[in-house]
Amino acid sequence: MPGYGFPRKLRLTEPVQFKTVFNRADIKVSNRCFLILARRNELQHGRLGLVISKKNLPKAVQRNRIKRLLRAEFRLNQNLLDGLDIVILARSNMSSINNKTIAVNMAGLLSDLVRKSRAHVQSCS
RNA sequence: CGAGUCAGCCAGGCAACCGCUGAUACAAUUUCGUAUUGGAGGAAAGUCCGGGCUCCAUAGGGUAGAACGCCUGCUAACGGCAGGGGCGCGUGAGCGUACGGAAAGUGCAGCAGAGAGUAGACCGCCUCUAACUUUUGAAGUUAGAGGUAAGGGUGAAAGGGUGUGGUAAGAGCGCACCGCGCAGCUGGUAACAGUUUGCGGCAAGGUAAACCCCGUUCGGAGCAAGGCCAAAUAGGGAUCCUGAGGUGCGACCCGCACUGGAUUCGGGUAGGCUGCUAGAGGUGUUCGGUGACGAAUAUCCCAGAUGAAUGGUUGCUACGACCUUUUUUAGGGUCGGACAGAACCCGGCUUAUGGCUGACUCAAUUU
RNA sequence: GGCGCGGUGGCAGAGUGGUUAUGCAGCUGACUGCAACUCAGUGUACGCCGGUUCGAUUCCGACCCGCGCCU
Repeated sequence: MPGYGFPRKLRLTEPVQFKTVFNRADIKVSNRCFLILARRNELQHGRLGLVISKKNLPKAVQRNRIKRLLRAEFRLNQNLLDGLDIVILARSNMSSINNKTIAVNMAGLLSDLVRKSRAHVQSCS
């Protein structure tokens, strides 16, 4: 698995894919900024989907900013996340939080996620 | 230095690393690689107007409805813009202005007030009559009959203003001046302005962002328009309505086009391509015009995503604010950079918002 | 992205150019031994900013919210 790229095959692009993750989310991690749902897929790589609602972040600039930051975090940590379909949901009142805090938050959440997924794999096997 | 008015400009820069995406080329093959190159705004926003484009008939006629409304121009078009006029606001630079018609008709004006629309008599003023009081004449009080719009008071609004004559008291009732209306003349393309001209003699109150009248404009829907391909399925069953019918042109009638239509039962798909970015395009120069704008010419190609790209981290540096050093036209440190993200494309308007520059006005002070 | 509808007390819900009804809820009093029911009284509203008008919740314009429809 090379590098830190983020091509289209690493994204969830269809409603069916989102639905499977929502209906059978094996792993859940959250803090007061985000909620992460994840589930194992049959692929060699992870896939990312983002749910940033207009209700929680009314302005398009804010939504785009959050999405870019989340994609960057996924991109840089994707080697740890292979074989997982991940959906990240944003919670409200994110507009005042700056980029650095979000990065720190996400790093913590992703490490939690990795730990839980390993535990899940072991319990399954 | 302070308070303001108007106009214009910018939306920090460079580099490194990690990424996204369009186009082109080369490799390749099943969607991945390499190289080059492009990649948000002044408001991309609100969707308030106007157009292009697409379909409905090549968008036709009439009615209804809607919008607009000083004049002249600009424009593809506009409810926009430019120049000019009237009115209003401001000491001023300047700003605002839905600004046609109330002499075609209908309506409305609560409360207050005498009266609210072919005006009106509550108080007041005046005359006359009767009674009473005082009395030389005559005056006063009360009651009644009239006259009167000068004064008071009500109201958002009370049917010209000042003076003078006149009168019982008054009154455009007459006159002078001012104001007003109509006509003429002069200037101006026009709106309109001026007038030592003539006439009228004070009506024709307000409200048209009330109905309305006059003039001008407007067919409807919207790129989720529309077109193509693929996949799936049934060319299915039942009931009803009819041929002077039904459907479409999404208010109605005409007119035009098409030819069965509607309801229901059971079942299925909603994936891709295109539309899609070369345009009333940008930039520069010259010419015409007070200006909006137009013409000519040269040059450039300058976003095209679709769970939705245009970013993240770091360093240097410019700018601003604050703190500090005292080697003071300098050095060091900290913090900050607004509003906001294209979704078919343009022209405007409105709203949000950080800063810079220039011109001008007012006030105070200095020279 | 486009198109359309609405905003009136704590809640529902009429209305119109001239002091905004009504019901439920709340509070006070009466009735009761105490409550309920009932009766009487009471307070709180036209989303925000401008304009037209003597006067605007209503008419006009801009803004802010909320809701619906079209793939």
